[in-house]
Amino acid sequence: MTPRGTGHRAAPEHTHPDDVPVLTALAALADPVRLTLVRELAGSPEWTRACGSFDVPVGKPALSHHFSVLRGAGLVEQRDEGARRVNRLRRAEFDARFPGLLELVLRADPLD
Amino acid sequence: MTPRGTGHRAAPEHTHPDDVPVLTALAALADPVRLTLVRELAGSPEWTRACGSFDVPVGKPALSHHFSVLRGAGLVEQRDEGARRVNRLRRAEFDARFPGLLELVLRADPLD
DNA sequence: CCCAGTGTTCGATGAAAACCATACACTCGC
DNA sequence: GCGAGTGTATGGTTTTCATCGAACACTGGG
Repeated sequence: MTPRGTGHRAAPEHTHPDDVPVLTALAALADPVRLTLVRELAGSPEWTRACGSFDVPVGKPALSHHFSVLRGAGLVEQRDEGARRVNRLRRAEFDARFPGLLELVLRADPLD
Repeated sequence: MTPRGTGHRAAPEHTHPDDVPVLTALAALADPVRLTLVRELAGSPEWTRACGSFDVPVGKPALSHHFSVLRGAGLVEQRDEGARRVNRLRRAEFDARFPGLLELVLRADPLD
C-alpha cells in the first residue's frame, strides 16, 4: 500500500479582509519582502504573476511562507492554473476594510 | 574620584515623521502594546500622560523601550516635566507624512 | 512513462525582538 | 539629605520569525 496523493492540489486557504485584525494587516505589510511582493503585484494585471516570478532575494520555501502570510492578511488571492499558482492583489476588498492603507504603502516613498 | 551624574537628564532623541521610512512606521504600529499606547495617547489631551500612566501588561524597562520605538517612528514626542516624562501624539505631523494611517489605527476595530 | 518546472511541507538554524530583574540617575517633598 | 517616585541602561533569557535544505506532491510536455 504505497501512500498516494489526492490527484489534485489543495486549494489555498484565503481570509477575507473583513475578517482581518488591524494588527495582522500591519504585521503583514511590515516586512521588506512582502512589501515588495505587494508592490510588484500592484504593478501587474491580475492573475498574470506566478509566485516564482517575483524578484525577491529569498528561496522557494520562504517565498511560499510569505504568500501564506499575505493570504492570511486578506491582501492576496491565489488560484491554480496548471502547474503554476497565479496571484491577484485584493485592492478593492482590502481598501474597503482598511481605507487608504494600500494606497499609502504603494506610494513611491522618498525614503526607500 | 566617584563618578557623578551630569546634573540633568538627557533630552530624548526624536525623529521627525518626514524622516521615517514606511516600514519603520508599520513595524512600530504592528505591536499590541505600542498600539495600545498610541490609542490611549490619542484619547488624552497633549502633555497630560506620563510614561508610567498607561495600562499595559509590561514592566518599566519594556515600556521605556516601546516609547523609544514610538519616538523613532515619529509617532510620539516627549518632554521632561520634573521627575516625569510626559507624552504627546504627533497627530498632524505623522498624518502629513502617512495620510490616513493614524486614523485607520485609531478607529474602533470590530475585531480587536 | 519519465523528467523538468512549480510550489508546499517539514525540521532545523540563526537573527531579531520582547521581556525581566537589577542597578543606576534624576526630581521632588519632607 | 533621605526616601519615595519615575524613567533609563545593562545583561541575560525567552519567544518569535525569517530563512534554508531536503523531501514531497502535482502539472505538463516529450
